[in-house]
Amino acid sequence: MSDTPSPSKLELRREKQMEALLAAAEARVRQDGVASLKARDLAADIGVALGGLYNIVADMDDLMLRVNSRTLARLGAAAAQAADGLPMTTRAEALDRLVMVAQTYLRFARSDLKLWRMLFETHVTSALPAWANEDQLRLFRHIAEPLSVIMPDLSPDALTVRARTLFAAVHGVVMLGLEERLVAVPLDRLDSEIDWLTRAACG
Amino acid sequence: MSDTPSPSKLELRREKQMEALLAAAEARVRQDGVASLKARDLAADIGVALGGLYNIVADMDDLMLRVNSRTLARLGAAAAQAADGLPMTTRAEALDRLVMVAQTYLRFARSDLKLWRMLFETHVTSALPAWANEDQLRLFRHIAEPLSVIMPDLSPDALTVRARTLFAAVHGVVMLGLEERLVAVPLDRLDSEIDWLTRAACG
DNA sequence: CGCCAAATTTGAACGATGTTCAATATAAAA
DNA sequence: TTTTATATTGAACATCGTTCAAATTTGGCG
Repeated sequence: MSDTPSPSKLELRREKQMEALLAAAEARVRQDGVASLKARDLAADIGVALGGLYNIVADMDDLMLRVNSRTLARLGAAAAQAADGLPMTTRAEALDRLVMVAQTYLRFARSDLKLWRMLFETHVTSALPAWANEDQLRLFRHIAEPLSVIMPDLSPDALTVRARTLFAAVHGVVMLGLEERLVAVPLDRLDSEIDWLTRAACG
Repeated sequence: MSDTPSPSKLELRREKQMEALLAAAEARVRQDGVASLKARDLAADIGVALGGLYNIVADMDDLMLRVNSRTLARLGAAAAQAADGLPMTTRAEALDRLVMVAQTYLRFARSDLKLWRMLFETHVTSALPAWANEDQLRLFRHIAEPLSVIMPDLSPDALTVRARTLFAAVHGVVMLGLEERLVAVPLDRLDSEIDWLTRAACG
């Protein structure tokens, strides 16, 4: 019943090329950050001519969006795994679950630092494709669901806004903390500060 | 008793050139964002040859750092003015003051959006010059002082960390909110969400 | 297999961009 | 005025992303 009718030989090759390109791009970003993504390097990595890249992706922005989509998918999987199975009936349980998701966010950002940073350093000039938005929405369920138990009086609309506020707050702490600038939260205190922030905001 | 002995004719001109360059750069960033800073445009703006820019600043990174320093100075002035005169003896007063500083941060970011964004979009490849760090430290006093009244049991060290956490949290909400991506806090709710966050975290 | 048409791949070329530096112009000193 | 030091210039360079006419490969048909 699969409705992908004819994976023609060309389409198969295109998928291989796309996969190789995304893997090469990820490897380079992991190593040296988003600024190190050069068209010529990537073309050499996957064994096509320079112009051949533009048979696989529309341009570098398109490539970055696709890399970001993969990263978001991994982040979503990490959040899902962290929250999976944790009970959420009482307030305290929901709060624990929320803290767990926040800690998972920090852990993910630390372990995939440069790819995670890329999520926020790529600013799209044109409008985002639809699939890029769905990636983000999926993530927010891991926050909105526990939060609805913790703040049952909020309207659905207010709850959505509050979930975004909470995410943005934790995100800010992680982001500035991992920048390691002068005025950042020290790395070895990020865990406990995020724990405090989440509990203080929701308690 | 001023110990700047001889503002020689050359030095005066250099100051004029530097001022003109920074003003031109600010104007361009205000209009079109940091990505629109082009060496050739700026040289034309202030009426020097392309290579002449490098007699005024070391390179584009240097220029951006100096523009950021000016922005931070304006931000600091705005925070100082907002907090100035507000009492800070009781917990409630200190909290009000903290909320006021947070709102000021949001207001500043909105009105100087592209220059404010530039503060966090410019990555320094080399080490920051000393004067760039002092700008940041000054800002934190506006948070750490009220916070010491609100959380008197924290050690000085913990207080510093907590002030950074709080700033980062508010910063995250402002940043993601002003991005206007799909999952951001709506603009017209930013004020009240920041108010909630600050009071919830400190209450 | 042999051939042609269609599609794909190639890499040279183009326009931006930041930066350098020998040559020129300007200012200071003698 | 002549000489020396300094500042300014702008052509040249390296490095980007992107394009596109030409070369190559692929796929069907006799």
